[in-house]
Amino acid sequence: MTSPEAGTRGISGQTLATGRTGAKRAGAAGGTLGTAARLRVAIPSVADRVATELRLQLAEGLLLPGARLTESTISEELGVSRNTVREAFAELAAERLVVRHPNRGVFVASLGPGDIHDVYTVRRFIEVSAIRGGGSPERVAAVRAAVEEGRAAAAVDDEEALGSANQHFHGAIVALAESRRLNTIMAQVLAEMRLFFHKATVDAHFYRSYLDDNEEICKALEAGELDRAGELLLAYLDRSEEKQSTVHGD
Amino acid sequence: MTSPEAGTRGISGQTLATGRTGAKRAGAAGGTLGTAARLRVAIPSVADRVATELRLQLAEGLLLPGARLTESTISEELGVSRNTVREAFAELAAERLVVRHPNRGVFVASLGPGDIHDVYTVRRFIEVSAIRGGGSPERVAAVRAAVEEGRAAAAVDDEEALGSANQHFHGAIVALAESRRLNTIMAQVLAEMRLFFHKATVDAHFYRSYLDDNEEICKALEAGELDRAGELLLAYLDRSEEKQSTVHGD
DNA sequence: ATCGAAGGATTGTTGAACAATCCGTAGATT
DNA sequence: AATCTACGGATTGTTCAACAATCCTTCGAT
Repeated sequence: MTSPEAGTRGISGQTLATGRTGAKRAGAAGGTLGTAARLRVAIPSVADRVATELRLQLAEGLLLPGARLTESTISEELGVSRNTVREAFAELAAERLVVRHPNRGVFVASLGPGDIHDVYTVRRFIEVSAIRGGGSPERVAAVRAAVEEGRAAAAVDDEEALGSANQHFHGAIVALAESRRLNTIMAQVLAEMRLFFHKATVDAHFYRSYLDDNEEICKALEAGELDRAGELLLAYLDRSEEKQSTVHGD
Repeated sequence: MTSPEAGTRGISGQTLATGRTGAKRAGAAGGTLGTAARLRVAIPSVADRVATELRLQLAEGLLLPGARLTESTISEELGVSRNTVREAFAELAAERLVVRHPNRGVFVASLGPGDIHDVYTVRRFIEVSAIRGGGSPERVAAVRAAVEEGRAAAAVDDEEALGSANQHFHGAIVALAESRRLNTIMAQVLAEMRLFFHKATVDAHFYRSYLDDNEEICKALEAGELDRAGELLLAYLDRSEEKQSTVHGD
């Protein structure tokens, strides 16, 4: 409470606080905006930004599964009130990224063996259905782009980028369906997966192997051989699940 | 605003407040619970209970799409603080049941034509995949039970129960997959659908017609003709979407 | 070594406060 | 009349301070 900038975990250093607090700033209501159309892009609330910040830290592996998130700590580090942090927690909990243990605190979600299988079940359902439905040329091109992105990452031996590219690939497959809800669901599932990716990185060997898988799946998609693409994808998911299960879980 | 029990919307009348407020109750820390195993079922927080209450009112059609949810009103009606209501809102917003308009308030979500299509897209992906994967005899029995539930409702001309039974039927289909996440996703999607069911009830004629559809789908499932069950289900979903689109939508 | 009480830390929840923003309305302008 | 605009009330967004309940750790007693 003495010096605000003393963050112990790796926060940007800057505070997230707005200028709307309880007793600062002399009022100076200025320009009217005229009768223009309603603002289309609203600035997100502080709670949303806290949630986003945490989501980022989760994705980056700065916050590992099982880690405890103390309200007061985050509140101080980000320069926001505890209540606001709580609102952000409610968001993240709804996304399964954190877990609430009543009266004990919130913790970064950690996936057990059952969860890994569950996540892959969701992916099998959604991704395979999506690819079998095909998509517009633009969407297919996006899948192709993700394949190339992976290649490029492999060329410079960037593990991190390789993982991202793979996620983009699978995200692009779901995006074929042009469904806002499915995209959201997939984004959440991928976020969950990133969580345990950071616990133990799968060996580079395996990462390379699915570059070829992706290429083949993409080729089938481009050729309009949707059923075959679906089967290839399904086989990949099964293999991937097995790999992840043996690396993590018991 | 004068008398607390004067709820204008149909709340239960009872308050949701706990006994943990700011300045009541003389401390009397009593019995120790021994070194028993950690409590397995924790009582949900007030925020969760507010969210549940609102979810219920949403499902019952007490709160129609587009309706505004004022923080202070709900806060008073339920006897909880505004901050707690806000936490509940964060939960519901993450579930898409309400929408936040920054600085304007939260409103009951209302699905436009695009949303209806989107919801059905999700259902087609998940339900069809689920039924094509089959399930344990118990799970199949649950599907059968939902069919009979619908029949019973039709026998006594209970529209409301008929709708519920149909939702149970489709929920049971997804449950075949034994996936916690898919069940949650499906539950959320069904909750979204309940939202606009209350806007305009589809004619009873149509409701009856899908009793037979369900029966046929269930029979195919029981017979292990999974592909056929999938096709029947898909056809049903397409028809249902078209029906809903013409009734609602533009 | 085990048990249980004492203490400190943290969560859960409240109430009050206030800036910013929105919205309806009434008065001023063209 | 049709606006534009300034004013004011209502509501949201956010903070702060307070405190009961609960959890966790430590420490002393049996």
